[in-house]
Amino acid sequence: MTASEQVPGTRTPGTHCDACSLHGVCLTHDLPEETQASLDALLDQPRPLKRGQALVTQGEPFDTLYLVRSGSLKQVARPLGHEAEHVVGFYLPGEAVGLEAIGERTCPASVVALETAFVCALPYARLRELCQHSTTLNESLLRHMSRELRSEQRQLCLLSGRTAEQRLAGFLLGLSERFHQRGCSRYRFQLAMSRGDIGSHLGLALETVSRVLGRFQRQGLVQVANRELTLLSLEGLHAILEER
Amino acid sequence: MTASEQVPGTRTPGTHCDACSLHGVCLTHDLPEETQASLDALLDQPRPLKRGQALVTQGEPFDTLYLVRSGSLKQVARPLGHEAEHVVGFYLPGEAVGLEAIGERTCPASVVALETAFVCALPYARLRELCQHSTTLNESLLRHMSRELRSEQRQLCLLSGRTAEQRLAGFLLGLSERFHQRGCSRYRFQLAMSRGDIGSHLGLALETVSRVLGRFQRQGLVQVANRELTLLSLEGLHAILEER
DNA sequence: GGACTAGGCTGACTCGGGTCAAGGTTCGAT
DNA sequence: ATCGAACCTTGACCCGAGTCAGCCTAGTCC
Repeated sequence: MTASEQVPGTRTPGTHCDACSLHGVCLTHDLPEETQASLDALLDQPRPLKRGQALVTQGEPFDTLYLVRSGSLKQVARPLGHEAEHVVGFYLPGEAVGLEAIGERTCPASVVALETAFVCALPYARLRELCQHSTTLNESLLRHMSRELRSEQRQLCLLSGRTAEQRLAGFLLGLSERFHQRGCSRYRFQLAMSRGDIGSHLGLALETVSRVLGRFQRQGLVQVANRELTLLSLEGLHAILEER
Repeated sequence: MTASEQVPGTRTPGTHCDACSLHGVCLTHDLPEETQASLDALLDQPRPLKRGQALVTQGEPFDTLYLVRSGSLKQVARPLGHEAEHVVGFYLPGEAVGLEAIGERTCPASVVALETAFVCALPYARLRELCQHSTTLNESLLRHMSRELRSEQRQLCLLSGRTAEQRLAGFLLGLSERFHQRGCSRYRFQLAMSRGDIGSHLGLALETVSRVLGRFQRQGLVQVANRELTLLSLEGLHAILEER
């Protein structure tokens, strides 16, 4: 996919938050005009990333958050003393990269672009200053983190004691919901990540991901053509998720 | 165990933060004296909970955070349309309950005492007010959330594609570290949770937990007597965790 | 003290999903 | 158009861990 077709937020670099189509989901949403403007001044030109390019690297010191403007990225951790990588999660437009690094001031995982992407850099020290002057921004940041925490917990539930089919159904439904919140179709979207990425994220072998997707297709639940995915029956997927 | 033997923080109700032994790990750590005092005024008498008693119930509206003073609790989610419960995590003294509820203003999971416990209630609306006047408190809250986010991500890595032995080794080492941070022994502590709770948390059947603990014991890695656990070889457990 | 209950241990059996291996497809680079 | 690399699919095999069942132990309530 080209990001501009699939995903809102792709604008010529240099434009301002109030003109960004991600207004509804982004951290910068719903701020008083003045704060909005200060925040805007903080954000430079959205920075372009090519597919495979790292935005942050595991272990490096943390000093800036990023807001995804367009495209998508994956967070990849290499647990110490382990050569296998684990895909912790995926970032879509409007999501904030780096929240988990604030506490320790070093990045626990790398973040890599899955396709051409634009991100807005938000120096953390200056964000904090701004937060002092804007309760709303502060609150927005807390809410963002809280929601992320919650979604990680949901992910934990999904991994724990669920079958491959349930995990994949849950994953697809989650993606669908996230795309929907961003104004894209809930039924049809591109998978920017490989089968291997999905597998790693769900604790499955990539072969299993492939097989289960095939099974879902045969059951008429989805339609897959390469990375283009169409969900034919949300109810069917929900039923699988809640089975047993 | 009785909480007062194992875990610091158990004090007669009514005492103040600056006298609490959890000073080093709690949200209230490291604040300027004035903020400390205001926060202190917010916290009533620590509230007692009996084993099995719910502190918060899934679905109820969120309005207050809790700081664990002594004892331990578990967070239990019942994913919609699923009768099986999932233990999302455990809370030890100094940890904050409810951070994941801030964003949506409703509690995504129940929190239940594993043993007699005391918690300090912290009305969220008033905490926010305080945050407006104290950058340090604000920062502390953000850092707390960020760390929790990070630890959830670590948990995700632990669940994804790891064997039962690796999961349990990781779990025990994590607990050990947390107890250590709280001034307890890193080598010997009580498991306040049942085998079933551990299993649910790690995505394992309780029988598997039991078997693996037995195996660890036979290998001389740990010593288990009921719920009293002694770690005999941290290196051995680390080796298992990093295997492969 | 006795009985009831929750929690824990162990064995036997089964099966989901991992691993290995062998093609097939897509896409970008030359 | 051709080549190569990365990615995907499918099959065969096997093992780790779930399930079921039985029994044991500790703690609690009469």
